[in-house]
Amino acid sequence: MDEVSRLAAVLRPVRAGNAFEETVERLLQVIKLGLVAEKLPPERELAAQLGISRVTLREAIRELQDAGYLEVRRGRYGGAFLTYTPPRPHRDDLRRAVVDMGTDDLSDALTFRMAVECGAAQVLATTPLTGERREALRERLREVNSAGPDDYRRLDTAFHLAIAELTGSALLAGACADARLRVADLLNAIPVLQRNIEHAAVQHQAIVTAILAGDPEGARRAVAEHLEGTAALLRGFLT
Amino acid sequence: MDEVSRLAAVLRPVRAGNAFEETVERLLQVIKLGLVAEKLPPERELAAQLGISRVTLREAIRELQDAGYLEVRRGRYGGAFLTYTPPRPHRDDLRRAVVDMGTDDLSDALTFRMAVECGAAQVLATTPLTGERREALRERLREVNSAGPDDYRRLDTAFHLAIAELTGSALLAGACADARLRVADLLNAIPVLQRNIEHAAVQHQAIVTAILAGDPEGARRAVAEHLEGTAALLRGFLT
DNA sequence: TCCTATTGGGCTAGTGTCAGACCATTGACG
DNA sequence: CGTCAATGGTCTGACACTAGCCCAATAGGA
Repeated sequence: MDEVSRLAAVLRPVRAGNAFEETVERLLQVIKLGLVAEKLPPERELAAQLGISRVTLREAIRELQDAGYLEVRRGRYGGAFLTYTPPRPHRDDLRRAVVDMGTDDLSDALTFRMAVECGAAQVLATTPLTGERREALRERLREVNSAGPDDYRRLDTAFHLAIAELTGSALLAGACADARLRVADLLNAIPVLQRNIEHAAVQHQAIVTAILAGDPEGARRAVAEHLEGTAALLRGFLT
Repeated sequence: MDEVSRLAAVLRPVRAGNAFEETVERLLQVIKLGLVAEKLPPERELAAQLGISRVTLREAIRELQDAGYLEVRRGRYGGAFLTYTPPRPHRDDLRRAVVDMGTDDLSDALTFRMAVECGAAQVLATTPLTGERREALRERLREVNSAGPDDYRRLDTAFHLAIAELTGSALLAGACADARLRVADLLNAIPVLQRNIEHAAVQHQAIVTAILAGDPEGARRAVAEHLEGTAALLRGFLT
């Protein structure tokens, strides 16, 4: 913990990679997390949102098209349509995903996720919520509870991100999205069992209850317990 | 909370600005936070750490030199020496800083900071700590407690960042550094009063005690209370 | 007193990225 | 059955950024 190590957190790379690579990564995450249902927004619009030129965006889309994630159609009512359906995980997919990621990165990501999601829940429980926002949270809960195995990951993600977004902090929402994205491949490799869904439903309910009751301690603890289950499972593969 | 708003957290700009601007920002933060004592690392080394070319780095350094933050000397044992001494805040500096930042950004930054710092403390309290790490945390506490008004902000920052860094998560450390940086200008505009230092010392002690005791609830609450004081002061200027 | 390692200063050729304009295609709708 | 608006496809000129190289200055040590 000398001067050098303290600097490491700030003197990190200014940019993660070139614009093209980062764009591919982003789009892949949007697709894998199921944040878009049918097709991507029009190129001009998407490029503006991502703060890049259309040329760069198109290179990224081309890459994803070649990789089989998208099918691009021209003309009015055209666009980049999703052709990706999350594969049913096989045995050993999870082990491979964990190994691919690397021990340090996995540990880092899990720690980060635990911190930001617990923090978000705590903050949200401290915030006075309008009736509209309370209802939005309940609605996300209902959705994930009524999800079938195919939709489960997507709606689970939406539920967790909703907590961060309802705090009204774009930075916090971004951090939670980032954390989730970093473990997305791992989560997708975990088979969705009915038993797990039911267990998660109880925990989700506890989180919402604590938040709506304005109980930051309870909200924090409920999220921690919820995430610890997954984290322990994944860490088990590190041995 | 429809599809569009859920996308907003992920479909944000891929890069914040051009490399030059981001670099100036980073260096300014390193300087203002007092993370380097005397001079910046050599250009070649620094450029590598920041992941940019020397040309771009030099433009940024040039900018900071013109603004009076640095003095660059050539030759062996040369380098970019710091000439910045944090100004004693005047009345109305704080109000101006708050207004400059804007209501939404301030609220966003404060929320973000609350979430990530509480999350980091909670995680650290959950982690089994080696004797070395426990000692490092105590050492940071001692340093900030023995700080004079001139060194206080710098050592206070070091203390808070140490909590995140000790979790071992680079992502979390980065997020906390980012959060701190976003409110740095505001904190620097708050006069450092002996009374406040003493009050903060009690809270810092409570944070460390809870972490070392392995009490995530207590650590989280102690950090929340500590940050709430500053946050309330700043929010007060929003009227 | 000179040598040399270390550091900033500067140049160039090549690549990445951008803004903006214009073209090509498509499907709904009058 | 033609029109037209929305969308992807392509091109160009400009600028940002990079890697790599060599020069210039400086201070300590032989």
